This record gives sequence, structure tokens and C-alpha cells, in this order.
Amino acid sequence: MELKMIFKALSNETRVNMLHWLKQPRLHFPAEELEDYDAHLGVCVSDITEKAGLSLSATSDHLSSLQKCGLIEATRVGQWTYYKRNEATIAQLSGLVQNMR
Amino acid sequence: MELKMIFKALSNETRVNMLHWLKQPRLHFPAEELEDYDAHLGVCVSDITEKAGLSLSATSDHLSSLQKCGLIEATRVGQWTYYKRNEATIAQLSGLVQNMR
DNA sequence: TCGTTATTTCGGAAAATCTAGATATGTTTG
DNA sequence: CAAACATATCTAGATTTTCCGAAATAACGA
Repeated sequence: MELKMIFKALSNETRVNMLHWLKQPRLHFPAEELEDYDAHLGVCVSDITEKAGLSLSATSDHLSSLQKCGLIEATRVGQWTYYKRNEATIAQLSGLVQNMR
Repeated sequence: MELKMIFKALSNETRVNMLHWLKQPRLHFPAEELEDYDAHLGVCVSDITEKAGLSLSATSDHLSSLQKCGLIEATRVGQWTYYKRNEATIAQLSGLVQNMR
């Protein structure tokens, strides 16, 4: 886990929002996708794009920077890529920030 | 407290180091300054500059970005500016990151 | 295979940030 | 008051970030 990269990723509001949305997909994304959330797949890029109000490429950039630092992970199913939070990294981060106190 | 600014500040290793040094000044700065630590003043820019191995202006910039987002606070005494951690903000940050889980 | 859909990667423009050096401001001392 | 000192601010160039559209890649279905 690269702490510096994680903080860089979190220094952007859009990316923090994405992380927040992914915490409770049911609250933030269309109900048609419920099966995917239940299957622990996560949320596909199109849905996140619509929610973020950005272009697809910008959204994809944000997602890949979140993924590179380990905050989220991707699962490819057919033509879709689903993203979900990587709770282990997030918990580790939380511990590290605790230790800054 | 501007979370985005805080994360941006923390995405720089030098600034994270500064925060770390200021946590235990005795461990990281000259002993002559002990009175200042004891007086809860913090550490002056010159000492931090030397420790960081940067130019004075670069150090000053880093410190002011840490200050702008509330992670440290400054006390001016005569010609010296002393910086110390703002434990309240750091605790708040810690709580916020906890809540990202 | 061809066309369609989903996503990623690339290239580039505008905006923001970083850093060092020069200059300015405020403080102490002689 | 002048000189020396500590720090802050300004300036400018280099780097980085953010975003978009276009092109590339991947998977699907007819």
C-alpha cells in the first residue's frame, strides 16, 4: 500500500465521492443493478459515470487511480468492469491515520 | 477543516515527515530548543528547514500549506515563527477516515 | 466476421502545484 | 537609526493534475 498515492487519490472530491457511493451502492445507484451488488461485483463504469457527471474517460481515469493505490478493485464480467471498495486497504489506511495521532 | 486540502497536504512525503517530526520535537530537533517545546511553542522554521534539507522558502511553503488546512498552527514570537501540530484537526481527520470504513 | 456496446488508453489543453531564488516585511541589537 | 536576522511573499519555470474527445481494445450477438 502506497500511502502517498492513497492521499493523492483522496485529495480529489470526485474520487472521495466514488468511494462513498461504493460503500452503499443501493443508496446511490439504479435498482436494476441490485443483483450485481448482491453478487459482490460492485458497480459498473457506466453507472459511476452517470452519477459523477463526467465523461467516460475521465471517470475511468479516476477509477484506475483509485484502483492503482488499492482503494478499490475491479472485476471484469463480459464487457463490463465492476468496481467495488477494497475494505482491507481502507481499514489499513484508517489504522495508519490513527497512528498519526 | 477542508478534507480535500488535508489529503493534498498529506500526499507529500516532506509534509508528512514534518508532521511526524513535530509529534516528538525532542527526538528530531536540537536540544537547545527544549524550552520552546516545553513552552508549547513548537519548532521554528529554521530548525525545520535544516531537518528537511530544503530551501527556507520551500520549507515555509510546506509549512503554510500544512497550516492552511489546519494540520499545524503557528505562533509568532519576535522574529521567530514556531509551528506545532494542531491535535484537534488531526483527531478530527482520524475520525473522518474511520468513518470512511 | 461485422456491428454494437463497454471500457481503457492516448494526446493535448487548461488549470493547479511545486520549488528555488529574489525581494519584502518585521524584529532585534548595536 | 542602521545592520543583521528570521520568515514570508512574489515570481517564474517545470511538473502534475484534470478533463475531454478520439482512437484502441475487448466482448457480445447476429
